[in-house]
Amino acid sequence: MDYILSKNTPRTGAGKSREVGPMGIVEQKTVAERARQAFDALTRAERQLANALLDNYPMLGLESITAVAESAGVSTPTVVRMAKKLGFGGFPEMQASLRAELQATISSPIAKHDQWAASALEGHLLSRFADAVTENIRQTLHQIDKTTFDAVADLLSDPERNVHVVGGRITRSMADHFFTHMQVIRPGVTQIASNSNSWPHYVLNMRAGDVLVAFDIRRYEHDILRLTEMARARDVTVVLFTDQWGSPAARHAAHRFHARIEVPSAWDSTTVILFISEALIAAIETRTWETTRARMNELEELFDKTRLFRKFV
Amino acid sequence: MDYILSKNTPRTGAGKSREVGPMGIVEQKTVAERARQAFDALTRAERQLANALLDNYPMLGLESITAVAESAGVSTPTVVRMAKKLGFGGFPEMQASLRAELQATISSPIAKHDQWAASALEGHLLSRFADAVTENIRQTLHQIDKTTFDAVADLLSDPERNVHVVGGRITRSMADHFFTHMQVIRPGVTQIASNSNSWPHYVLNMRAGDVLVAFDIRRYEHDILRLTEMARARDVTVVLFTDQWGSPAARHAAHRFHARIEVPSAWDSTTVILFISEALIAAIETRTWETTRARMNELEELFDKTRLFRKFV
DNA sequence: CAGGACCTGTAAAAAAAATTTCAGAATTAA
DNA sequence: TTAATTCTGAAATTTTTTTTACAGGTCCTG
Repeated sequence: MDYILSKNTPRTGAGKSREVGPMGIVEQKTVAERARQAFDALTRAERQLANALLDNYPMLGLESITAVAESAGVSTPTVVRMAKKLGFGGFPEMQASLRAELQATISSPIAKHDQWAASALEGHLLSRFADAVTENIRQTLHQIDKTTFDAVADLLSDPERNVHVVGGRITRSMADHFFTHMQVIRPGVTQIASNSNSWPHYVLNMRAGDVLVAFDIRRYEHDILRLTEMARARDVTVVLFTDQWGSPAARHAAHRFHARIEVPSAWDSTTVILFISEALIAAIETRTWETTRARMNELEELFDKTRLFRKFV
Repeated sequence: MDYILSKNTPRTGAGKSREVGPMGIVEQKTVAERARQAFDALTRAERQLANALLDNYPMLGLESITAVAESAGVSTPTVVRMAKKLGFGGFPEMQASLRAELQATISSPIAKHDQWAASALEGHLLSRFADAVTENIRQTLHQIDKTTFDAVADLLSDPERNVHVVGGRITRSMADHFFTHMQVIRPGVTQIASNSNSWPHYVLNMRAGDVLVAFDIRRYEHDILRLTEMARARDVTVVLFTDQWGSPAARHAAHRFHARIEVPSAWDSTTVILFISEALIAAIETRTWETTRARMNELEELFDKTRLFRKFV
């Protein structure tokens, strides 16, 4: 940006809201902090508003009260009431506070780099983690081949092919998640139990043309390698979710997704794997929408009948 | 419905002013550019105003016309006249344009398209999904209270307290993932089976001071509500991972994490929940590092002995 | 130095924003 | 279930903002 930032700051943050804490120290709370803190004390409509405000923080709050109310889908009185609950005299006062915050934020170079670090999380593990994960997503996406993704989605949308899902010690949860959703989307989906002794039984049921979706990140598991090997021997197409280095099972896989998994932790992060998996589910669901919608409706009815899940909201 | 998307208007960049150039190409000019360009055509008072505006760009322009006029030492009609000279319909229109600019400037630079859209994925489901997830992470982080996060990490690091983990139909995988890691980190961790009939048995083993980590996103499950209710009645601290709207179980929870879960799919995304969960695991592991390292080493040896997992790499 | 063109601010009018009131709706408690 | 309480938005009201009209100014030109 080439605009000039003021050297002199005559236009001080008009009503920068302050509060005197227990120690007599002047505390400055951002509107976001106040909203978060008071969240529990807010009513339904006010929470809806708070969410909208935080969703598009802080820009939404800088519009007129009418625009804010409309965006959040609440009435203008609700906006006023919440502003007061957050400790402001009224909406304009809250807005002035937002402007002051933004002023402070925008002049700091941190803001340019990292939006979320500018909040109270500066340097906190959470924001470092967020940086790592976001960067992992970015890099993973750079490496993913669109063609592969689409091909896999097509493969898994084919009702003629049965789908088998398997995961390892850590990735079992990912396999489970994938299975749970696929099970709703289409018939013919099997989850392979985690006890590898029983795996040969599952192989017995694999037919040529079927698809085996396997999850395997370091440290790689020998049993998964064996399973994919057996599957390929039976002309089963293997789709593998693995890390950037690649499980040895990759040699048997027709399609592979390499996710970045490193984060500031003793463990690897499976967040990006879950991300791809969810995106894939979305892609498949689009392709089989007619069937899927029917199945979802049916599932709804079953839920209602069994009262297994009571409806809220 | 568990799998219904909600509307959520993505706050349009209000009146971003456009102009059609000589080539018929739509040009977007910032207010600052317009002001500088038109500077020569401005009158004395207007120049004074333009300078004030640029001196404190763009914040000054976001205040009321009265405040702007006063700050610049001119009258309000002058402000209106200049706004019109710069090609806007009036002052509010210019202000909307400023807001739109600012929005573009402060939006997380990493999150924005340029990064991965540059690859072959432009417009592809994957990149839209990535946008959504990154935005979800960003927004979730905005709402997370650092204190809560740290308090929960402390709680779960306390060896005196047993930890119980439970998830719902969809979130079971998240609970499973969390359990798998916690099991390595520390002793005294129980995974509550998914069959809710057996839950009373688990409650029987909960002692005052224990922690129950529950996962529940829409559509919220009644059994989870009941379980957390029972747990709280036994003086068990409930930690809840839920979505932005909040599971009804929230009322029994001492600590809550509200994750954003909306993505372009018929289902909600649990990626952000996994992200928080992993970050939490990392935080706990840091706090209990001495114990955890010992346990990890021991686990390694056990793996070697049982040859359950063959080493690669 | 008169006349005209153009600036500029005051003040009034118009429009919009913000607040308050209040009755119906929704929720909770009994 | 019913009663009590709380919440919520429509509408009216008040306040503020924004625009318009217009009456001096200023400054040039002849």
